[in-house]
Amino acid sequence: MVFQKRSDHGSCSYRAPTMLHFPQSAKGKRSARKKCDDKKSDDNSPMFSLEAFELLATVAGKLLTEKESSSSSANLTNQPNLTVSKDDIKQERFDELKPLIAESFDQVSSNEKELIVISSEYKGDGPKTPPQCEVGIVKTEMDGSSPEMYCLVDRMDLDVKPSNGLVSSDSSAELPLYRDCDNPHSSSFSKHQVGKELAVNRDDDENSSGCRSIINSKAFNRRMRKILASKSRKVATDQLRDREISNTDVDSKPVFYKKRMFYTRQRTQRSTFKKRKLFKNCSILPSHANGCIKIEESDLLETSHGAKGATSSSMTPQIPSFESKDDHVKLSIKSFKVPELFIEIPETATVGSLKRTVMEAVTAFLGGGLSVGVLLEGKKIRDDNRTLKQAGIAHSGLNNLGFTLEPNSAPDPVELTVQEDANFLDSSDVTEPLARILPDECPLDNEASDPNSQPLFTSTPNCAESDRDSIHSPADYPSPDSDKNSNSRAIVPVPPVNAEALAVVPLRKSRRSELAQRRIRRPFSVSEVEALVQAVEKLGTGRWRDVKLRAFDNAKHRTYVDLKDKWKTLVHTARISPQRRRGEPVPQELLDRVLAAQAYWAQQQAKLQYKSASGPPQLIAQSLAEEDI
DNA sequence: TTTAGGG
DNA sequence: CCCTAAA
Repeated sequence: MVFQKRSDHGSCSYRAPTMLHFPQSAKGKRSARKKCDDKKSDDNSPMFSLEAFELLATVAGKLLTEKESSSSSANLTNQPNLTVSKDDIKQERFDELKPLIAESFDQVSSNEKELIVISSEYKGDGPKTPPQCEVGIVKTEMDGSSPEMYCLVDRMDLDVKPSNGLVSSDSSAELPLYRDCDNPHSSSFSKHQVGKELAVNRDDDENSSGCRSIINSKAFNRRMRKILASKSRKVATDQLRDREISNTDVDSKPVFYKKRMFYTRQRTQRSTFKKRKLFKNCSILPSHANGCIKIEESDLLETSHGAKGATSSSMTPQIPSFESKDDHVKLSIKSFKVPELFIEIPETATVGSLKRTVMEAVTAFLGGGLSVGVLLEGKKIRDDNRTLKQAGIAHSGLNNLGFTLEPNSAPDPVELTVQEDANFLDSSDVTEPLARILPDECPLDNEASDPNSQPLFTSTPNCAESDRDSIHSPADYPSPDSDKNSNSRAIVPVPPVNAEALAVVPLRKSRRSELAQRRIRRPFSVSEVEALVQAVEKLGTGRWRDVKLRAFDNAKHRTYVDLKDKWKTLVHTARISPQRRRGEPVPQELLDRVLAAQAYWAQQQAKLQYKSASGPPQLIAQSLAEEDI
């Protein structure tokens, strides 16, 4: 199954290979599906089996189950199981079943302003040939103006294992979400389109290019339940258990605990790159479809441009761009590509839990901070110091310009302010020379500073950045090791938990949202470092509040803790070899001063301790005076 | 709140 | 940067 998420800002794809497990059937192996632009070589083989369709119906049933159990806990019984059997399918043309299933989906989510989409591609030539099927959940706004919030795509690239309920898809069969490139309607869902889409569905079915149908009518719901007889006891059992648990507070508590663990793990994974590397390429597969969620973050660059092929070609954002008459480059970013998330979840988990899992994964991922990568003709532009012109963006590259969102694990935040000019790319060019030109006493962030209040700084106010970047940081960090970054993966094991229990975790805003949002990373500029060094030289290493007041009083985003931390890293940076340093290079001269100041104040502290421990108190001042030459 | 350190 | 024990 391929789960893909789209939003206005980006799109993720989620794969859940263990949800389905179909061995090879007599019909032969279905290879990975083709992409939409791959029409030439369309074969006419069925895209999925009847059993796969049964699974689809099961999903529909679970969706319905979830909705109903959450909305009417009192009505615990006689809920029809929306499971369609093989026989059912044989009886029914898919065209008839499709609206039924769609209706059930819609029934599930209509109250939540979600639009359920079932689309199909008839790649076979017979009406009974099960079409390739997509099941989509599209979350719409109230007014339906901004659809495509969610999309769950089910590539029924499946074979059959009738014996048990475990089914698995070919994990490699990852496919673009919207292959219906030639169907302009499909890119925008709204309730208004429902009828039309449905109406043209038949015709489009004959079109191998694929189509999308949106069914909104509720008239079939009752019939759906009738037809989709309760073949699968499993669903019924799950359903029953879901409800029981949902009414049992005791059972839900462990879930909360485990959820917390999930978040904890997320945070750990997010902030500890070393740990993440340990998990790299490591798959924690759920033992018998029970146990963990694996989230794989990979650079989409690799996915869409690398050797692995254009798995997400259809997701590539269109970036209408043009050159204006002046030397400014104007471009609008329609959407970002975001790294891929990889999720595994037990087959017994409910769709609801899957939704939450995905949401949590995305939330955690986004909360971890994202960087922006700039792609030009598929190649990543790593040199942030190049101008747009130098990079070739200003001219021919406009049509081939792309942006990606990447994990922020590596210190190469390429935060773009792609607005009206290219100054953001020059920020580092500006900052550094500026810092050198300015006198030592140059204070930072002092647009509103009063020189009198900062006796240390005697001249040249306003030398460097300030809070002007409260939103945008200067993109002045090269990305020396973004390769690591691009391959970074996060695996988030989750303690084994009953899927049923997981499913009844109350809908709740992500725990992350309750926690304070992590502040955005704002690398210290050279001039800031200089100011810090300056202040520490004067005040010492134990008076961070004073340092803050003196040198960063106008930089609201720099707390004294930040300054202390920065000093710590500066000392570390100064002690390691230049080759190991990352980020915007700090002038060696500054680093030397860091070491000198650090040594000096460490000595002072040692002497102070020595004096206070041994010498008479009244001698301290004297001895300090002696040393304070 | 500020320091000091580990995470 | 975050989190927090201590001061």
